[in-house]
Amino acid sequence: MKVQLQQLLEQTVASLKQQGIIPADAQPRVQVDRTKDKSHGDLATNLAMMLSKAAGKNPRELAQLIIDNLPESSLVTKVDIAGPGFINFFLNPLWLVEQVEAALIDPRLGIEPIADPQTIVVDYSSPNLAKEMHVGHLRSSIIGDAVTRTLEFQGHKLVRQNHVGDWGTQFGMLLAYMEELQAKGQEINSNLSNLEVFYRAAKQRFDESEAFATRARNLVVELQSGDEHCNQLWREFNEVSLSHCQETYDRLGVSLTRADVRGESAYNDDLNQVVADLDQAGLLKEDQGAKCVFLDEFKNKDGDPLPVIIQKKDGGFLYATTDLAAMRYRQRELNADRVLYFVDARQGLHFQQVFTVARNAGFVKPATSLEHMPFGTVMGEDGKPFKTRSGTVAKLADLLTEAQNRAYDLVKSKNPDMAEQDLRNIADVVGIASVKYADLSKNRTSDYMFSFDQMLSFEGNTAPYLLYAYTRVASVFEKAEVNASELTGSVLLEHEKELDLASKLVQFNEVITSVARLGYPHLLCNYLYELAGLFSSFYEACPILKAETEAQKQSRLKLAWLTARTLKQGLSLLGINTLERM
RNA sequence: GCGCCCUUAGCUCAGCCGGAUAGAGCAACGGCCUUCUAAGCCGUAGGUCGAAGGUUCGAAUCCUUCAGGGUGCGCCA
Repeated sequence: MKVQLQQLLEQTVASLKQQGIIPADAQPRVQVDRTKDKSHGDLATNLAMMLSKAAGKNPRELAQLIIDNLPESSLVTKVDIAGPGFINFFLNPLWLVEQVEAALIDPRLGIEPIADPQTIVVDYSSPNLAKEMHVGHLRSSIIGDAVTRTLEFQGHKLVRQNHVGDWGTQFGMLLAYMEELQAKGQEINSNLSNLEVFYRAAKQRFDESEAFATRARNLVVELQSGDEHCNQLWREFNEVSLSHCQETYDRLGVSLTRADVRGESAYNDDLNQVVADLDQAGLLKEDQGAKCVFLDEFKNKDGDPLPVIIQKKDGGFLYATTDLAAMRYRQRELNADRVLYFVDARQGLHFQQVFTVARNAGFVKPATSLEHMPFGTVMGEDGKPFKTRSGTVAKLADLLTEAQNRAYDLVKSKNPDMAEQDLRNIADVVGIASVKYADLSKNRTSDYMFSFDQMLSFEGNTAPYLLYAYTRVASVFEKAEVNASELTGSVLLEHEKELDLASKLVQFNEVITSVARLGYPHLLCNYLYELAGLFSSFYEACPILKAETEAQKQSRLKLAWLTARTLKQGLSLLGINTLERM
């Protein structure tokens, strides 16, 4: 509804320009805000105050002219001038009814597919295969996934890229340890079942034995030079580690698959070409034996231009090189219009640098948008980066199990007589949803405090609150013994709570647009929480099955139904499943 | 030293391309289950928006300075 009003005001501005009331070169950003106070109507604009100076009129006088020139529309019933020159708009309930009815009969809830779809490459999750996924991977995986799903729903073409860390020096250590186990006749697969343990054991051998360490370093060289034995071990290791990741994705409801994996190693063959291209472009300089690109935009400690090291003096490559190769690939092969990186905020400088290099080298077209979507660190309750009591980083799988167990206890206490299987299913969904929602509902860019108790409190602004609202609708329909498709009559917005609910329902598309543009899933969380809240109030204040008239009952069932579908769709964009019962 | 980010209620967080009395949740206190699931609803209380200047009709929001915290800055990723 904001958008519609904005369009009306744009027309008004054009008309006022024609009449010479405001200068033709004025380019006001037409801003429409939702009001906080009902006495100010539903929507307001400050347009008159913005333009008053340019028009040489006092704001209230100009406001009147704006109102006089506003095109006819069924959107609003009343327009007022208030305070210093605000224009307040009162929404026409009949217009709301139309919107609600239209959304009800549309599988996409009234949200049109986007007119100009883009190819959007999303780089997210990207764990290091040397270790098991831990809490640190949670944010990238689920925030990236939520934004990906939202963009996909809008109608864009999404290419997921799981840029896993499957290359680098630490693999020498791991391969050496695999060799050692093999020599002892041990089953490697079972040893790899717990990657954390495996990694620590390999590290220990590396630290305690010089011979082992030497072997590890040699294996890195052999691996990079394409030695078949080495590559065999390496593939075996990655296979196991990737299947661990996939288990976690499936459990978490992250939409990544094996087909989306394109790890660092996939760019090995491109690295020399990247160096050659940079050299060709005249960007490369040798410094202290390393090949670097110096960027005047960035300074180091001494105020000198900051280098991006492309190739080490020993000939090895660094992650900047791989990232550049990936950008080149994403432009040339994937034809990206937009590339999003859901990566820790601490890598901000790195991305600023490689984005700049990639542009200077022509790896990406000027029109292609490269966007680092940073997120903050997950902190423990002591305010330091999250660790377990033993000081190690918490395994993601253990975290999820803990969440599901806590949810199970709660579900059981609420439903003592429920069948075990059902309890388990509900608890699993609630547990996962809680963990995801706790993260998604916070502003991506800030660090946040990880707390089991808050994440799994199941009260207030949490996933269970939203799921609960959804099950209430499901329950009503079960009791009513009607199908949504059988509902008759038109929506009636008589009660204040009905109006509020309808008004919120109609705002769904605005939120999706914002999430898609900015990559902030918490905006959708906020919206869904407000929607569920308004529904809960409506549910208390407006009896559905015991409504006063049949027409009222039908209307309320429709409102409830659209609420449920909006919640389900919204949660689905967040990668969260709903339940019919809990 | 330089860059980026942060500082809002006791706690955890929204709000930040300026807008009308600063919002939630938790915790606290008081109501509401013979009526559609109380994982809920209704209400009370709680804030010099880190500090000081500035721009503006109007600043939590923009600019400057300062304080405190975080994070990053050449051969790890």
